[in-house]
Amino acid sequence: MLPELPEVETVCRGMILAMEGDIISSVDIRRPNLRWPFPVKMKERISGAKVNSLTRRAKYILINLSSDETLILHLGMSGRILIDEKKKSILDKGDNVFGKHDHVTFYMKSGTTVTFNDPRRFGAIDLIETEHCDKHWLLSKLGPEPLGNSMNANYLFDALRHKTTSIKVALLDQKVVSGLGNIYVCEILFRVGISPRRIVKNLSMRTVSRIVEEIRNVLNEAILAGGSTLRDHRQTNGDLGYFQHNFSVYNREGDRCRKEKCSGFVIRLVQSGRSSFYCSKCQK
DNA sequence: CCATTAACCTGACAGC
DNA sequence: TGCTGTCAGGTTAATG
Repeated sequence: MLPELPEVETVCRGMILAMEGDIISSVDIRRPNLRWPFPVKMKERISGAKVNSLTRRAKYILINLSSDETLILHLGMSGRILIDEKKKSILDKGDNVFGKHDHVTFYMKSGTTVTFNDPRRFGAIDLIETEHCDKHWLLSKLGPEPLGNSMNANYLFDALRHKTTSIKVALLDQKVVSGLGNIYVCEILFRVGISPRRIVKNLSMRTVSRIVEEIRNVLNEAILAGGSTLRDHRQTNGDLGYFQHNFSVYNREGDRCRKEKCSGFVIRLVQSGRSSFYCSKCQK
């Protein structure tokens, strides 16, 4: 399970089933930090609180607690949420069921365990007064949600009109649009039929409209695919989510272009240290 | 302002 | 088998 927006959305839906309305009876914290140190007295501040609601902002998971604080989770590059009802009973017998990278476990009153697993530890956990959540340093500079109403052709055209960066880099910039990652930006540009190298200030309103349209299409399709694998919350495990079999260009360097009647091949180029995959024949 | 690079980490995989 | 090098879905900080 690797976290771009559709995957985070799917994880959120699983976590809602596992946590919303329930009480966090206890928390195990098995290391002092992920990307940054965990919030001070995290265990004490969370334990006993009820999960009032659970939402997503860009790639952040926001858990609103009855204590008027909100737990902010980010999965980084390799974070997963493992939800398991069986662990509790095994644990009661004294066996350790937790793996090397199971860093934090929330024990729900219902008996469900929710574990944050993250091998690379680029993930993050923070806790802030719900009232000030929008002003949190990780959230305050985020651009609009790509699936929200404020993300439209007029907004994006304005956001891009003075920039000299490439469209690939601009769409990955979380201040322009929040929540897009490397895979889906490659897929979006393939569908629009433009090169990842195109300089954004030269794009026509027509092209920007197409980009907005395909952002919506690609993300919605991926969320739908993820949702269909989410039969019940126990499915929020390592196999949930990623939809690689459907990629048109991502990770297909050297392979034939999948656009109808196109005889091109997928090539890879590096932009700002990230791989871009595209067809040089049908993406101009 | 913009663009690129390094950094944070571990694991998977290719090639020798 | 094991070593080495490369690469990875994200984001920030530093540098040019």
